[in-house]
Amino acid sequence: MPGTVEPRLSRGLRDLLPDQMLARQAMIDTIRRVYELYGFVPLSTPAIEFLDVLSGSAGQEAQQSIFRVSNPENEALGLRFDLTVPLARVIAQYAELPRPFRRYQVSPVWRADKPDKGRFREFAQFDLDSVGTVSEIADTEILAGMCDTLAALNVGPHLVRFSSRAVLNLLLDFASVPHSQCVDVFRVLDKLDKVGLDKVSLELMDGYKDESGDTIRGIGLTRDQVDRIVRFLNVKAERRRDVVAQVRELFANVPNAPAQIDAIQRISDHLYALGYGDDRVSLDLSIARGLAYYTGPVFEAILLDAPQFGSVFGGGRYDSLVQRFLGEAIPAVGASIGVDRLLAALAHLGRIGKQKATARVLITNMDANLTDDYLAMTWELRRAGVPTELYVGTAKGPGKQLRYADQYDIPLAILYGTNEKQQGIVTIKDMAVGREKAKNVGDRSEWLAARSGQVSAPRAELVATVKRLLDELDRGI
RNA sequence: GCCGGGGUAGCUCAGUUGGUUAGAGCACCAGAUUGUGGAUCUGGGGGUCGCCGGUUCGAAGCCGGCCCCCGGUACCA
Repeated sequence: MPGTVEPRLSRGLRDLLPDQMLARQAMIDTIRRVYELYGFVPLSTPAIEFLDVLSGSAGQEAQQSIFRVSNPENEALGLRFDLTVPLARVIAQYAELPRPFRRYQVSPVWRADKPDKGRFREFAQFDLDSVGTVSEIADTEILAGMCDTLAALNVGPHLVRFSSRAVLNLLLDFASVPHSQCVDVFRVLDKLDKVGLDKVSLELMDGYKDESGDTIRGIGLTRDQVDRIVRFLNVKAERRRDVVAQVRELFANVPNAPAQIDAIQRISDHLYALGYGDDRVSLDLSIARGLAYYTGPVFEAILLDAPQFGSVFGGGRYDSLVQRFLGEAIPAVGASIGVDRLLAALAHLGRIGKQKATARVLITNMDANLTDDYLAMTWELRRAGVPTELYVGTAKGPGKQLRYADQYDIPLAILYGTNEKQQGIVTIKDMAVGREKAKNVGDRSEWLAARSGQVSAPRAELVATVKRLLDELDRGI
């Protein structure tokens, strides 16, 4: 039809329909409860920041994935690509905030990257950070918070791992690699999970040609340097304390090694003491994380049944990010949960709730003369705290209206016509009973006559009866 | 960004040497059934055949360019 606009979205952007929003809100509520249990406080910052505020910490390539924004004043603006940089700005801008400042923030961020599985151009992150403390207790509680959050979300088998940029910097000394190459080396190490040790070794040296004929450029280390890196990568153990012992031995002759290794050992010991054993948090020193600004411990979590979605929860210590704004270094540590990536992974695994409606009761509208009764019943239930929808569509009979309740998975429907009114009762229908019964009924009249799952209650006892039935449904009776 | 595959109804797809008015299943809407959801039957709405240009009497199908999607790869602060 000419003159109409095609409804569509730019790539990487999505609508979240009600069933998706309900699952998402449930997830966010759960995460918030854990973060608040830990005593973190909420923060909100604008989606739009000055470009120099955003891009200072990132490399040149990074700027390409920033969405630019225009305003009437023609200022250089962009959409935030994470929540950490705005946090650093807030810390620098509000000197009066008591420190440590321990905040959580759930907000959308934007990256103009190529969309991929579980990867969008607009997506929400849910961050928690402690700013203004060098204490390893802060690192410990971020890791513990990650464990508790994932457990509360019921995501299935998962693994929280941590490592240390400080220890990886020791590795550079151990392998005689100049620190100027740290970004390249860590970037390649970050692929270990994905491509394996052999390809990582090749890429650290002269590169290779992969199956598709693509050339992977190497970073030019020598065989001897790579051998030493591989010895480090082979430091592996089920138990964190064994990993610590092994790396201590390997780095026996590296200057400053004992202090850095002591630091990760203390975090590990705190976790042991709190009951976060080797089954919940592992120490995997090969984890580098892509971000350049990490300075100490780094963390990440993956879902064991959906590893292709990558890290769903990641973070680390970044002791110099605020320096850019303030001139003064303020230590900080935090982690970020990828709400949308995690939701995509859980949807893939069939682990998200299937709730479609908020209403638990639908009052059907069968007789225009009884409108006042329907209104009264609706508000009685609402005032009693029962989420209730009054059918406001045009369908006359109950058939279409019950179908509506069925489509939205509203568990109870109220039927009230002149029959009920004369008898002073209401009919309350349990939708699930009929749905179950329909599987074994072939004949329609039989199906209709069954009046499945219906009970009558005195009109005066509507609220009490509905509450009792919902309670029974919730308890699976 | 690079390599490969693809784009026809809301979804999954069929549609050959280029030839009437482009189809099916599912989904949706209505009726059979005006006080009862499912199944069944009948009917209905819905298409710029990804976009632009070219070849041709004639293009969903051929040619060129572009866009987008999927898989792999690279990047991911």
